[in-house]
Amino acid sequence: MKAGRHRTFDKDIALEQAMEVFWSNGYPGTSLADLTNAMGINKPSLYSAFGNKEKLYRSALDKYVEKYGVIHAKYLYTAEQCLSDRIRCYLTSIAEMVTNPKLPAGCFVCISTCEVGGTCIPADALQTIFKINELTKSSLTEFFKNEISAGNIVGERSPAMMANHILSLQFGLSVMARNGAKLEELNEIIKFSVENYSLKIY
Amino acid sequence: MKAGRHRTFDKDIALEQAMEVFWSNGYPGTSLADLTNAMGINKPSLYSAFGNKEKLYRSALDKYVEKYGVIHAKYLYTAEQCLSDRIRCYLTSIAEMVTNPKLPAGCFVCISTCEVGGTCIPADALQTIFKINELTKSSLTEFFKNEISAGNIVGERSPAMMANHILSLQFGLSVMARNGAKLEELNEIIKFSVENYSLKIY
DNA sequence: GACAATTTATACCTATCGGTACATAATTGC
DNA sequence: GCAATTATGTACCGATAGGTATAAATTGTC
Repeated sequence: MKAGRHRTFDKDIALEQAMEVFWSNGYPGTSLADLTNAMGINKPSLYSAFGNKEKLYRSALDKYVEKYGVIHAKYLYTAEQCLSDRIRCYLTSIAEMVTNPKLPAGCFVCISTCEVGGTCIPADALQTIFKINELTKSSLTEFFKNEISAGNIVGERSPAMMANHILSLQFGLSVMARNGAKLEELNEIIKFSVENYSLKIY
Repeated sequence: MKAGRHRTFDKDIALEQAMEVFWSNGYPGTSLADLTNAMGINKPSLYSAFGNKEKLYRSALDKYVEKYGVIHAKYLYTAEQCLSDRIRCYLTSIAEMVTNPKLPAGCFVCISTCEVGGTCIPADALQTIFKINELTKSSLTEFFKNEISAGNIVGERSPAMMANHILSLQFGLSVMARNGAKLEELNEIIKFSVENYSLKIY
């Protein structure tokens, strides 16, 4: 065991609480007082455990990806379902999350992406956000490459284009949720949108 | 003519400059110093002309709708084009705007909508944002009702669902632009997305 | 139990936040 | 030209921003 006084809070739980505050309010909209209140700790504890506001934000983004970002991809790889059904389940899983009343509305990464325009987000945090979106796009591109190889896609459609299409859909669903859209509405949008991925051979 | 010293700045130009600052940085990310610097005026002038930060923000949103929001709808009503072409032109017009290098990336309303989750946006401004999105949705719904009446849509598709679909697409394109997507990429997404609106009778 | 190491709580730091008081400058109607 | 009116510039207000110094409290090691 390490010498010295022990931490009286759970670092991982505190990080999740910080994540939800940033998720609700965005980076410039969140103050240290907001964070320490939600985390139940005081500022020196926050700084010793997480560095500073920006590093905490980046840790929160990473935590989000780990806890709420990577859990949807499995639906893309479900055996014994056609492509459009798998994409529909993937997007529905996202739709359920962004409308989950127990969580802030929308997607944290999408909200962060909307904040990259100005001068409020530090450079390192910008890189974190772009990196996450690049990762999502590249894994979707890889997915579609495999689907083309498997012969599940008709016509001349590039994997990168379809990856952009899905990413764009995710963002759209997220903002719709932020605007108060219900899960049923999002599911209707999804159902309509994935028609493009149904195999149509005439 | 009104008595007293005359305003030395153009109120409408100043409002547009404020609009671009809010558009870039968001509401909590924009300070009064940011605004007065961009507008080339000092705080008392700002307050006497626009009320306060929140009222200026709402005026900026209204200005945005007037200058960059309503200009796309005409493409939906172009005669002698099929439905999918008209929707494609409508969305392309939006895509060109959100990637216009002379303007902040993305759509101001979309960015504002992403900020509604927390406690940073005053209540009246929230209402302004929701109202704008409601208006967009209701006019799209009306549009699709007419298209159904005109027999341009096959199958059982509700106007509200399709309106949500288009709104969701707009939001998605906006966030993609904020993430650095190029116009060509957005046009590919659009082309793919509007396939659903092509008349398919077999 | 003394000591070194670590966390906690309080108090404080400077800078900036949104907003305003006040004096000065400019313009009109009379 | 003078009074009334309006806009401008400076300087300031209390509150809060992100961040830290310091001392008390708690722990393992010797």
